Amino acid sequence: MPRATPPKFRRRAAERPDEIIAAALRIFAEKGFAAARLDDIAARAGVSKGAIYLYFATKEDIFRAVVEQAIAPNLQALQTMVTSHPGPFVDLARSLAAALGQVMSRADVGGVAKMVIGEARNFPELARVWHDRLAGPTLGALTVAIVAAQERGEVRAGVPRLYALSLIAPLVVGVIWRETFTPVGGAAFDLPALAEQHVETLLQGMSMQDAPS
Amino acid sequence: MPRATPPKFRRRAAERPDEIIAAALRIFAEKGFAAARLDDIAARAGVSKGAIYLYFATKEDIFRAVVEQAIAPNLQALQTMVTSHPGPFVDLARSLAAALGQVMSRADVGGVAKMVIGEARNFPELARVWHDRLAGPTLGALTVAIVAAQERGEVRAGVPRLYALSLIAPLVVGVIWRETFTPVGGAAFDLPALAEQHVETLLQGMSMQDAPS
Amino acid sequence: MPRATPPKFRRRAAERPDEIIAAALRIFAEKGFAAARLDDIAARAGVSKGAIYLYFATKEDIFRAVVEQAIAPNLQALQTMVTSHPGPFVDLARSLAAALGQVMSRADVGGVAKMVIGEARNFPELARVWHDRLAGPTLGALTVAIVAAQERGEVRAGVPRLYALSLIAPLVVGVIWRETFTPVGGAAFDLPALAEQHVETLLQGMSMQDAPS
Amino acid sequence: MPRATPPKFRRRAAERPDEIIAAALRIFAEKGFAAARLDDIAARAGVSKGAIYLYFATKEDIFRAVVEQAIAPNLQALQTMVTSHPGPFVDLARSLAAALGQVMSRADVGGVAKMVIGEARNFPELARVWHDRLAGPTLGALTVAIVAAQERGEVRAGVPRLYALSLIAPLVVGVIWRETFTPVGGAAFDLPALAEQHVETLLQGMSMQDAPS
DNA sequence: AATGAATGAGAGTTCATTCAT
DNA sequence: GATGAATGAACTCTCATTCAT
Repeated sequence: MPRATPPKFRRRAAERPDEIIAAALRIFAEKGFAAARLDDIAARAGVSKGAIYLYFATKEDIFRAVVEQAIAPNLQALQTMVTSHPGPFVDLARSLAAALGQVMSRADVGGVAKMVIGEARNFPELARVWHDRLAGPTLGALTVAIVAAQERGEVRAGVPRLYALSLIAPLVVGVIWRETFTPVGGAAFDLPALAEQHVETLLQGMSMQDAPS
Repeated sequence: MPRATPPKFRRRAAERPDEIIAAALRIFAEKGFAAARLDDIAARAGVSKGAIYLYFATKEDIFRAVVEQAIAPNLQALQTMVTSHPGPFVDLARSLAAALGQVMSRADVGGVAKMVIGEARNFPELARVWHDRLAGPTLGALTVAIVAAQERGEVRAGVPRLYALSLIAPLVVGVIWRETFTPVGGAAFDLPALAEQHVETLLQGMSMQDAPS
Repeated sequence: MPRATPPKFRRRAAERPDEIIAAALRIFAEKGFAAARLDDIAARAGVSKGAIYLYFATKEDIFRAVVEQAIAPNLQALQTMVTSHPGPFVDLARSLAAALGQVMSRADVGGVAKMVIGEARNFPELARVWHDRLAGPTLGALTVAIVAAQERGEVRAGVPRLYALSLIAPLVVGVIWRETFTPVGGAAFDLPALAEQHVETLLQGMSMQDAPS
Repeated sequence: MPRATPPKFRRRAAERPDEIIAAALRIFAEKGFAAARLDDIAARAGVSKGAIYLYFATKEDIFRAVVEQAIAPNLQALQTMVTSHPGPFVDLARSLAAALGQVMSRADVGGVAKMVIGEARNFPELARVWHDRLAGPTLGALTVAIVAAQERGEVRAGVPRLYALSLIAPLVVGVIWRETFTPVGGAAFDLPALAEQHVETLLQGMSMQDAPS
C-alpha cells in the first residue's frame, strides 16, 4: 500500500449544474433574487458567467431550480413520516418535533424559506410548488392525523388545522428569527430545545385526559 | 439643455411624504426592495418621479422610512400592554392573543414583515431596528411576565423565553402564510380564531393545576 | 446729531438682476457652466430659483450676461489707453503693464477668463464677443502702436503682432496660474512685479538703440 | 427582467482602453467634462456605453486617465531637456523655444490644457498632478538654469522665476488663443515663429553685455 | 413680484444575456 | 464545453424650467 493520498482529481462536468445551484442558493439566500448578481454566482461556483448559460436559460431558471431542489432532500421525508405513523398521536407529534428540530437546524433551509416568502409575489409558481408539494401536504397530513386522534378520543375538540399550525409554527419562527435577527445581535433560539418544550406543552394542552370539567 | 414642454401640475400637500410612504409600502411589499421601481412608487403615489426626491434622498431612504414608520402605529402598543398588565398571566395571554390577532389582520403588517425578513441581510440596520424596538422588547416583556407567573406558581417549569415564542409564533406564521400561500390558492387561516384556540390550548399546557402524575 | 447709524435699508428690486449676475459669476467661475446649479446661484444671490426666471429666460442667458458684462467695466479701458497714447512706445508699454497688472489682480477677471476659455466651444458667440470686442481690438491697437514705433525707429524689426502678444502673455498666464495652481499649493506670482520686470526686459530686447551689430 | 434582442458584436482588442481615452479626449476637449456625454464618447470610440465600464469605473475616472496620460508622452521630455542642458543659457532657451513651439502645435495639448484650467476647481487632484509633475518642475528647472546663468554673468539681475514665466508664457497664450478664438474667426498665431521671435527678443533683454548705462 | 413644489427629459451606471473565440 | 468581452435596456438620480399660490 504505497501512497495513501490519492491523486487529487478536480471536478469534471456533470456536477456543474449542482455546483451552480449550490452557489446560487448561497447568493440568493444572502441577497434575495433581484439583488443577486450572476457574476457573484459564477464566481462562487468557480465557473465563468457564460458557462451558467450552458445549463440554465435565465436567471429565473436558476432560481426555480434552487427552490425546487431544496424541497426534495430532507423536507419531503416529513410528510411521509406524518402519513405513515401508526401509533398514538403523542408519539407522532414527538417524532415530528424531533425531526423538524433537526431539519430546521440545517443551514440552508432558512435561506430558501426566506426566498420563497420574499419572492412569492414575483414567482407565484414557486410559491405554488412549495405550497402544493410541501407546506400544504405536510399540514394536511398532520391535520388528518389530528382528526383521527380526536376520533380516538386522544385530542380534545378544536379546529384540527389550527392545531396543526400551532404545532409547527414555533420552529418556523425560530428559523426565521435566526435568519433575520441573529446576524444583528438578536439572541438565538436552541431549536431542538424549543421543539421539545413546545410539543410537550402543546400536547399537554391538547390532551383529553386531564381536561377541566 | 432640457426641454420646454408644458407640464401639468397637481395638488399641493404637506402629507406628500406620507402619501409616498404609503405608496412605497404597497410596491415594496409586492415586489421587494430591489425589484420595486421608483416609477411605480411615483405612479401609485400620484406624483412624478422627481417629486419623490424632494422628500427622500435615495430609494433606500424611502425603504427605511417605510419600515421604521410601520413599527410605530399599532405594533408598539403591544409591548406596553404586556408590560403594564397586572393580573394573572392567563388574562395577559388572552388579551395579547386577541390584540395580536387583530393587529396581524391588518393588511400591511405582513407586507412589512416580509420585507424585513427578506432584506435583513441587505439592510441590517433595519433588522436591528425591528429587533431592538419591536421583536426583542415584546418577546422580552412576555418572558418577564412568564417568569413572574412561574414564581407565582401559575406556570409550570420550562424555559420562559421558549414559552414566549411558543405563544406568539402561530400568529406570525399565520400572517406569513397569508402573504405567501393565499395568493396562490392556499387556504387562509382565520387569524382571530387561530389566536384564541392556540392560546387556550397552550395555556392549558403551561398551567400548573393539572400537572401530570 | 442724534443717531449716526442710519436705519439699515435692505435692497429693493432693480438691483436684482445685477445681484444675480454677481452670484452667477461666482458660481460659474467655481464650477464651470454645466456643473453650476441654478439652486446654488439662487442661494448665493439670496433669491428663490423661480425669481431668476423673472429676469433671465434660461441658464444660458445668465451665462451670457455674466460674460458680456465682465467685459465692460475695467478691461475695455485698456484699449482706449492703448489707442489714445501719444508719447514714445516705452511709455505706453509701461502704462499698459502697470494697468494690466492692476486689472489682472482683480479677483473675478481670472474666473471669467477661465469660463470663456473653457466654454468657447459650447458658446462660440461668447468667444466671438470676447475676441471681437476685447482681445482682438486690444491686441490690434497694441500692434498698431508697435508698427508706428517701428516706423519711428524705436522698435527693431520683427512681426508686430507677435511682439504685442509677447508683451501681454505673461500677465495672462499669471492669472491663469493663480486660478489653476495656487489652490492646489502652487506658489503664486506677484503680478505687478511680474508686469514690471517683464515689460522692462522685453522693451530692452525690442529697443533699437543697443542692437548688436 | 431584461431583453432578448440580438446584439451585434464588434472587434476585440487590448487597445480598447487607449481607444476610449483617445475618444474621450476629443469629446472632453470639445465639450468640457460636465457637458460631455458618455454616449458620445462611446460612439466616437466605436463601442457601446456599457463597454466603457469594463475599463473605467466612472466618468471621472476616464477624465483622470485622459489628463494623466496626456502628461507623459511629449511634455515630460521638456523638463529633462531643461535639466540636462549644459551649455550657455542662450542655447538652452533656444532649444526650449523650438521644442515648445513644436509640442504646442500638437492638436491635443491645447485641449487638455483647457480642461485642466477649466476643471481645476472640480478636480483639484488633477490640477495638482499637472502642477507637481509638469508645470512646477518645468518652471523650476528653468528657474534654476537662470540662476546659474546669472551667477555666470550671462543674465542680468531680476527675479529668476519671473524670467522663467516671461520666457514660456507667450506660447501658452498662443495655444489658448488657438483653442479659444481661432474657431470663431480670430487670426491664428504661427507658434514656431512666435517662439523664435519671442525668445530672441527676451534673451536680448535679459542679456548682460549690452546693459544700459 | 416672488416663491418653491412639482415636473420630466436626460445622464451615469448596472447587469442579464449573447457570441466570437 | 467554456470563456469573458461586449451589448443595450432599464433604473436611479439630477436639475433646468414651470406655474399655482
